Amino acid sequence: MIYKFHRLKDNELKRRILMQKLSKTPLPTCVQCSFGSFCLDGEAKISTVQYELKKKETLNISNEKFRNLYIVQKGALKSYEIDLNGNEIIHELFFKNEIYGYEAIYKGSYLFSCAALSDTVLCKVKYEDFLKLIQEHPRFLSYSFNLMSRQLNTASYLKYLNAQQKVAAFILDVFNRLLPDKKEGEKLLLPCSYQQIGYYLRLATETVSRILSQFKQDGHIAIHHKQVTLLNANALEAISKGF
Amino acid sequence: MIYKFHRLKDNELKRRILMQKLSKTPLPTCVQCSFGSFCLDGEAKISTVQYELKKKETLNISNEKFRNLYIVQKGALKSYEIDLNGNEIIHELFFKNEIYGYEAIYKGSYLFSCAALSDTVLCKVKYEDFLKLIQEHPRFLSYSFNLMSRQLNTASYLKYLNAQQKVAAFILDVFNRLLPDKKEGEKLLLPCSYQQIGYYLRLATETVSRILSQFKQDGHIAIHHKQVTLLNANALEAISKGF
DNA sequence: CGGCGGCTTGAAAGGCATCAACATAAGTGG
DNA sequence: CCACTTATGTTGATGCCTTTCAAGCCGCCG
Repeated sequence: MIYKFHRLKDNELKRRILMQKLSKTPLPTCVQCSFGSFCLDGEAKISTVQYELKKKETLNISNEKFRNLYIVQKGALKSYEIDLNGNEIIHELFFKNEIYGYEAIYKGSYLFSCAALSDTVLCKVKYEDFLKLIQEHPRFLSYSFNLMSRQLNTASYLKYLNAQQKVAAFILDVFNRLLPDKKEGEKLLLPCSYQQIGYYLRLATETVSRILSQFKQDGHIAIHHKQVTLLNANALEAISKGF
Repeated sequence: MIYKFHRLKDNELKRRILMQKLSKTPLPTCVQCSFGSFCLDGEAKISTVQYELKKKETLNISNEKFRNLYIVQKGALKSYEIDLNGNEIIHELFFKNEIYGYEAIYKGSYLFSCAALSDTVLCKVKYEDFLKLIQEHPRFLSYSFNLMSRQLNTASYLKYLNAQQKVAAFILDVFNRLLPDKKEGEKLLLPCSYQQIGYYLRLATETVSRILSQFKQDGHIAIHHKQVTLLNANALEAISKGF
């Protein structure tokens, strides 16, 4: 049995809460959620709250004390800050089944704000409950380490690649994370604008545009509005590795 | 009781093994080790092996299957690779009490090689034993998440800072990680050459030299050979944040 | 239909890398 | 312990990659 609580006037999020109280019929997002098999599983008495964030809505938890992890069940999140010069820095993107909050464990507080790149459903889990869940489900322990380990590798390429390599790596990364099964020939709607991609990759919008145009011209991708079709994953792979 | 095994002819490391068989008197490095309180604690039957790596010696585990975590008990490690153009990329540095191997969990194999920046003592722990240790010591669970969370934040500044900011952040980072208690006025021997710093920060050796010279000239640090004295941490902090 | 945000393309500026030459330190062997 | 060799650090000149600035285009939404 799962326990779902909500506060009608949630000061932290002030968002519509999807979950009905003490529901015994799991929501679709729970069934699909990679944590569902743990949450829905008999023993653990975990209180979770689901939130819906509309596109561009924010989770204002910057500087707040760390207490919860947020599982992305649908949509996409960015964690970001505005630096002293007023420029936006996107620190990380979080897609379906990825968890926001690990970075805050160490510091004890959330350092950055979060915003939804598209309509997004989040599941808030208390960190202490998360730990409890792990105690009760040994295989959840290694699953969690896997996720965290994955995040250690995510976007490490931003540290050492040049503009062209970054964009190639980004395209491949997005395809891998959003469509883990299929690859070549697959269509994908870019999760954010070129400007946002630039903030993430630390490139000017113009640079992102120029490079994507070139990839299109070279036949590595097809791109129309934000619909990207991966035509030649190997070529992008090669580019991202420096030929 | 702790169980310490070793294979006299270790094909993986071929290094001198410090640990005597089934020792009941813990080694000095174990007593100081941040994991000592768990390892040395009664119940857990953990097999660990200690290795000594001389400066510049490598842990050749690139492409090997992931099985072990390595706790740095003394010295410093770098994980690195040589890219297609023959340039070295340092992915991460690991100092005392930090753990090498988390990144490999997700991939199932070690992607990079490791080398000692100075004479280093490592403690090898089987991942499965590590998980077992966590099951038996609940407080070890949150401790491990803390370490991993810390690593998520480590060196994230390499993604978005310019040369001057990177060097300032690096100096502060090294002081924080090697001398967590004291700060200003403290001396520290840089753990590696300017070239290595450059490989890590993705800057040319010349750039590192120029910027450090400038910091010295501005009175933010004193530096002689590789002895760095932190004179004005606030100034460096400000520089790293872009004034 | 008009306005606005997002994308595109060109020209100029700037930051950092590269190349080169030299200085100094560290390591090696006699 | 010295002489030699090699590695590491310093400083200046030049060039390239990416940013910045500017202007125009396109698609979307009210």
